[in-house]
Amino acid sequence: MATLKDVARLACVDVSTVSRALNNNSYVHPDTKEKIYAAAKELGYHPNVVAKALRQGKRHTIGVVVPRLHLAIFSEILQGIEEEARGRGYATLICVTEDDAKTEKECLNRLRNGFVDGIIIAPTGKNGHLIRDIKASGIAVVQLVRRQDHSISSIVADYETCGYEAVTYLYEKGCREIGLIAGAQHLEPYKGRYTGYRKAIKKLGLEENLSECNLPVNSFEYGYECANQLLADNYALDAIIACVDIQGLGARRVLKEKGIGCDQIKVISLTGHVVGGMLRTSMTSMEMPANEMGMKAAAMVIEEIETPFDRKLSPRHLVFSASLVEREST
Amino acid sequence: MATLKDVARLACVDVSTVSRALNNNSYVHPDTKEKIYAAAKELGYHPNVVAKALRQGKRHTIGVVVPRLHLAIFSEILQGIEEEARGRGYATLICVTEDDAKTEKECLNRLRNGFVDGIIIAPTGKNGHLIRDIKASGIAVVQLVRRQDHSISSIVADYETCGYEAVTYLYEKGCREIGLIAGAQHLEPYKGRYTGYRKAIKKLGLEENLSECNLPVNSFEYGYECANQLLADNYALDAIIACVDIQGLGARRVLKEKGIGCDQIKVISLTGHVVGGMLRTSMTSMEMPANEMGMKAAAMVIEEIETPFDRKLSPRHLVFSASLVEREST
DNA sequence: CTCCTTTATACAAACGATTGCAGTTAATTC
DNA sequence: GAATTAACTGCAATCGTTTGTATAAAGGAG
Repeated sequence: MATLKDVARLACVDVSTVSRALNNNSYVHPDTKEKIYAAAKELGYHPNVVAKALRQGKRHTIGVVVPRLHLAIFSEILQGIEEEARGRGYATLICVTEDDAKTEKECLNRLRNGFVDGIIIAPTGKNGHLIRDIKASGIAVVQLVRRQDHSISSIVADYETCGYEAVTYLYEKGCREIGLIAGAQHLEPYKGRYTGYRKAIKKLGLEENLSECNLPVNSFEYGYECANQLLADNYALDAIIACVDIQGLGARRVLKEKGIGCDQIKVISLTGHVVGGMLRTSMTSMEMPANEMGMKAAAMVIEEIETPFDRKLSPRHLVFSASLVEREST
Repeated sequence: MATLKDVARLACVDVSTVSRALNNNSYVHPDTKEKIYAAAKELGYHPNVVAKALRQGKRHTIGVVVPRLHLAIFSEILQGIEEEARGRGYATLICVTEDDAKTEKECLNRLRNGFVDGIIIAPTGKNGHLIRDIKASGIAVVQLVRRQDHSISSIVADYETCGYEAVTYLYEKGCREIGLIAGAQHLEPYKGRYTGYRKAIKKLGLEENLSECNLPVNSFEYGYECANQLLADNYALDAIIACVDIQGLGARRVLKEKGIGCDQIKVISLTGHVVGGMLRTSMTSMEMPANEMGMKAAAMVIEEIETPFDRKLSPRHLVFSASLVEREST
């Protein structure tokens, strides 16, 4: 790899002149510039971003910490983040936590060590202190999908309304015994959905039907198990609300096995996404604008990075609303 | 951010001693070590990886360049890559090209500038020269899913067998007029599938039924349009092979609209993935071990990175085989 | 006691860029 | 013609590490 020094030697000037010529930020004689460009081209010179980052204290890189990519909305969000970041000259580093607090901690600790200027995180909810610490150390942080800490900027969807509207919609469809596949009720984003569900149920004068189990929340099996529970607990059940698509699919598997159709029990998922609609089993769902949320998150974290220290921004909280997309399952 | 210097000052020793103490790689008196650890802890010292990377010429980072994440096998592959890389102490940088040659070029040029030690790429097929250039400049490169250049290591699935087996399977199911949603026949990985299809058709003494159109290959619409073509071209059509799931879904939409069931025309996709099975519309597909392929790719690129210059590895080519998973669409 | 090895520390030079400062011309102004 | 300014270039410090070399004290062997 050719360095500035090599170019300088070939062009018979000082490295500082080469730097100025290539960055176009100070007086350099046109002839000299010409010579330098030629030398750089001949050597196939490419600036070393690591050296640049060290000197300037800016790595132009953001880190993204998510629980998973596959089978989840995060792959779409990540694509939005990457697109926006790249457009603004930032690189995107990805870390997958599997919703494991220890892995998350490990990832965050590595990111803080000069890896990135900013972090976008969908927190597990168990490293709040560490995240605040990192934020305090001067690294911009934005929470995504899950808001753990109000002192840190966030981008989320309106889960409560999401849950509320799902119930209302089912009610209008004639359902009166509406079950929720709950679980992780103390944690965002599940908490909000649960609250919305309760409010709507109460308002409409219905009874709550809840279920949870010990399996991993974000799984097909969780949906399968909980749906079975709901059916066992209430013979009159006529609708099931799943927090995420994959649970909904587990629930539908149960219905299918028992030969129960959509006319008897409807299923709705609270986290689908627009483009995913055509790919997934045709399930009614509340969809959030994942790509847009990702882009916005990147824009927000970069804005915080580039804001000078003297006028620190106060945390901002952006809430996107999900929209109901009706499909065959209801 | 506290630096080595700060720690050194507090512990009243030289920075070099601090470095050696923290890296445990030379003689440091136990008492001194104690003092240094205490000082580092007090200051909340974290080593600056950028400085370390500059000095050591190793960034411990790999770059991943893929056409897309959402609605594609790449999200699962990426998760495999990240897991393996993290386990080996490497960070993962992600770039999404949207299968656009210009974007790919831009990404590669940024990655080469000292960003990463190695690159895993599913190439668009249009920047072969640049990729060889990068490889020649000392950055390890591994091709993934699509093999463009035999002089560079690769990890792919056996697409030809994939296509061959799909035809054979359908034949055994009684199908005699088997259509292929083709397109991009000159490019891997489509090329291999096409070849496999042809070989099987020939061997079985059947006729080829091909279709292609001008839409983006990797889309629902492409599948929709081509399926319509196939139906128009051959009234006796009894099976459709799609290269990827999303095309298959487009094809199934057509059949659904026309009221044609699986008993009349079967549909099979040549790129599904194991875990995806339960999430997707229940479509028979050839599935590749995406997660495993990702992990292997990461392992391979890291191995190339860590191999000393004097004994350069010759390119290795790993081929995974896909397995047929039967579902409702056939 | 001398010589050699082991242990322990500091000094200083890298890595590859950027950038403040100073110095040298050449052009402009009075 | 002297003073001022603008245009251009080089010197050297700096970012935060690692690491080769020098130095010094301590311990062991002969």
